[in-house]
Amino acid sequence: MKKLSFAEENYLKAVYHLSNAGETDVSTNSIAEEMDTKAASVSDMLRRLSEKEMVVYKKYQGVKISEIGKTAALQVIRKHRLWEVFLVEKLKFNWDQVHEIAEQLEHIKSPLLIQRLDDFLGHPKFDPHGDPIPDENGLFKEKPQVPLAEVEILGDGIVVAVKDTNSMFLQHLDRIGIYLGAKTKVTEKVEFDGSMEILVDGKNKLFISKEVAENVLVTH
Amino acid sequence: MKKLSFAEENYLKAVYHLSNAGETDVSTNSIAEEMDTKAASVSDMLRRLSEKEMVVYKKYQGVKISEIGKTAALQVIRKHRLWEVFLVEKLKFNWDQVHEIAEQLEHIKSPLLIQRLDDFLGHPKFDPHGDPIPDENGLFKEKPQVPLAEVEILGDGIVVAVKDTNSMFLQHLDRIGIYLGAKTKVTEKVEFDGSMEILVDGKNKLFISKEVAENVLVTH
DNA sequence: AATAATTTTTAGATTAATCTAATTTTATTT
DNA sequence: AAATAAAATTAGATTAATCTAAAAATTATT
Repeated sequence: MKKLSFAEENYLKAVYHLSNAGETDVSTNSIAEEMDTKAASVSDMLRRLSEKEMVVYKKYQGVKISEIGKTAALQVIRKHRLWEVFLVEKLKFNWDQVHEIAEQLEHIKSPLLIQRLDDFLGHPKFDPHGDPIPDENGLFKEKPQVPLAEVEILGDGIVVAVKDTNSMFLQHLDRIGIYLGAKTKVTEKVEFDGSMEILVDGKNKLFISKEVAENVLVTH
Repeated sequence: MKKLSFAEENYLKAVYHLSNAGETDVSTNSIAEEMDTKAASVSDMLRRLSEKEMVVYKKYQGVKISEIGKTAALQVIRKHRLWEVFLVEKLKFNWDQVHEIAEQLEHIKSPLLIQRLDDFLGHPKFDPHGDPIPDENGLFKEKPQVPLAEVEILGDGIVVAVKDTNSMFLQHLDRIGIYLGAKTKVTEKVEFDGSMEILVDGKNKLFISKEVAENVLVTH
């Protein structure tokens, strides 16, 4: 199994994510959109990834990620998330600043480096956005997580992840006082627009929009 | 000043080093040898670096690094050496294992990351091989350093750097008990083959070859 | 100073990754 | 089911980085 280029790793990651961890097939256009590139470039890359047996590709039928492709993608994801933990825990970055830097660091090739980094960080199981970190074999456990929007009235929860990780959204959460680990109770739900009132840590009353409620994930 | 590619950064670094920090002109062949590539590739790259005003290039006359080229090279060197400190101090790597990994990490682009890493490491002034770390402005101080081979008999010193940083050499030093910071006294010099006897830390008597004596640098 | 040797550059190919425009295949809608 | 729309692929270019082989410039040596 030869080394993958940065571009190949990025495409594989996109296929992995868009396919729900390899469950469903993925269309060329959806990859192009995700990666902000053109469909023609995607077709080309899929042909190459297919030659390397990283994906199973039938023309005009979309792709599925292969087993070795899944393993490769999970290792990149593992690296990305470990570096994010490093940036937040050790270098004092805010959780909304780490994604771009981790996008670069995830391509560094050195199994020993990642093993040592993992040791140094104390084998974290989740990244700063609550996403699980695969182990060396690609195994990980998801916390059962539900969008706040789907929690019934008076339901309790703990914020474990966010669905959308773009910077603006994360900054908004910081501003209103929602963070990973915060305890939530849904005190009112407005049918009409999907907004709701919640109590954070038993003391801060917040009104949140449908958009926020759908992108904040809690255990229940 | 546009962003440089990995390849461009590597060439710039080579020019910087081969020119003694920009003092002398550098030939195409010497760059090709240093970078393990062909002279034709070097000519090509020098043309491109020249267009970006990173070097001053006159055909058939070799190159000189420009001021902005020097600044760019020093930033890459700064990153390389800070990452080496991180790998040794925090991730418990041995000094002979860090070069290759730092060759990758030095190309990560994020000024904030490097600032934070520098803070995290406590603003180190020297890397694990004793080489000075330039600051954000490219400024650094060399320790006055002399090869052991040039120390007069009975002369004292402290090991501050090594000239050759290849893995085999560093492992040899580990094996015989020479490390950065070790105190040395030259107890005997053999004219005939350049070998010498030294006392390390006042207690370990060592015979070292000319090759070792020329590549271990001490302050005196 | 002419010739030989060395160094450097250019010319022409190749590979990876990308693009636009054209074509082909599949899906949708009268 | 034929026509239209949408999606995906191919064809042909482009750019960066590399190579080999040939040509040109510089340096060294009779």
